[in-house]
Amino acid sequence: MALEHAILVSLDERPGTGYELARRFDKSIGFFWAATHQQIYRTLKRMDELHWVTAEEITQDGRPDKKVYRVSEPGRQELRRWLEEAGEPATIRHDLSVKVRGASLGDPDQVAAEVARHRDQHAERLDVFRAIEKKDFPDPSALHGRRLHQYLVLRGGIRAEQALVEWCDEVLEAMRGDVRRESREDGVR
Amino acid sequence: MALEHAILVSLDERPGTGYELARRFDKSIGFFWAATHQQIYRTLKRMDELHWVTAEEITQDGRPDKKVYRVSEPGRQELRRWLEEAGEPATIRHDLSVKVRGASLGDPDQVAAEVARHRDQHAERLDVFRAIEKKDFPDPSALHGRRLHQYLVLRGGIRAEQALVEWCDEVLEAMRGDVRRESREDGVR
DNA sequence: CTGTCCATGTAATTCGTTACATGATTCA
DNA sequence: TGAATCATGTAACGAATTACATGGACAG
Repeated sequence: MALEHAILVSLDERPGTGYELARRFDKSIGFFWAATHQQIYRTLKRMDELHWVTAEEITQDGRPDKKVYRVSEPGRQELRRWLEEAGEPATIRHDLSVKVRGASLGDPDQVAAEVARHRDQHAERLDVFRAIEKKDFPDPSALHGRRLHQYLVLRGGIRAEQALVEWCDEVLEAMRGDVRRESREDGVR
Repeated sequence: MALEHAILVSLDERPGTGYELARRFDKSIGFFWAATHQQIYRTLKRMDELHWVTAEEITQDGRPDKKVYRVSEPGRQELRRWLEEAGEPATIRHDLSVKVRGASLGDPDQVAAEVARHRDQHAERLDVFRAIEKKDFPDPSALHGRRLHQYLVLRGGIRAEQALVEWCDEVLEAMRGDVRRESREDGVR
């Protein structure tokens, strides 16, 4: 499990509260690791017990008290250990592929519509990523260290979304062709 | 959750035992949906209770008895319902990206080595997929219906693995460049 | 005679999801 | 006046992971 490690990486970049982390997991980090606020709170609690992070309680008035977490030395050690550990390739669970593969058991046009929906969502994401790339990393060749690594992860997101958009387009075209062929055969019969 | 739907699709293509399904999830279907035999047995049991599948018990001697499952009408209905339902884009959990993003907190060279390992695994998978493509789908333009849909899912696997290999290469090149730059700066200091 | 294949499962634990709850503040 | 933001959490449930267990057949 890498949620704790994703949190360690994020907290090392900048200490923060569970709430703040949850919002980071809605954007930047969330582009390659999904997590809800409940998962994050639960995990932070456990990490605190393991002394991987320290919590500084800050009483506020006008708004709820908060706990600012920072990575501690044992946490940094754990991260280093994990970074060098060999991991398995990510397990894939791709609903849309299941739907495409099962399309002929239902209405293929409906499945195609679903593919089109996903295509648009991925295209939107791709635009977002490309906008971030342009704005935050205008000169990639000058990057190094942490900034370079952030950029490379973003590049991964761009490549992944692009591949998905292209695949959806391939599927849509092929399925449209299949419908045309079928109706032509109907006409011949 | 789509495990039950992946099972329905697979059982519709060919009835089989839990054990057999587990092996299909190690190959073809497993290329886009991962599942272990425990997950499959548990899910099959539940699906049987819901009458989505029927189980035919076959006593054997010399080897354990087995249950051959087939999709029943309510199961086919459920599949049709699910196929037309709008789903969310898959949630991503990509360990390797977390490692790349955190590389500067450990030894970047070690992380690069891990990226190289993954690159090779993805390249191997890509070769497997391409071999299947050549062997099972020599003339894609002639495909239609179920065979077309199987082919399209395979195409998705090919595109995904290709994108991953290319990304790993980009990461490796950039990280090598970064090391060179750092050591040059060391020399200047 | 060791290991892999067939075939099924239980048990324990962790992880992920969804819903519910609180309560002041700020902005439209 | 109502919605969103900040900030934390509990509770319940469902899903996934990992380990353990059985036992004959057959190949190297």
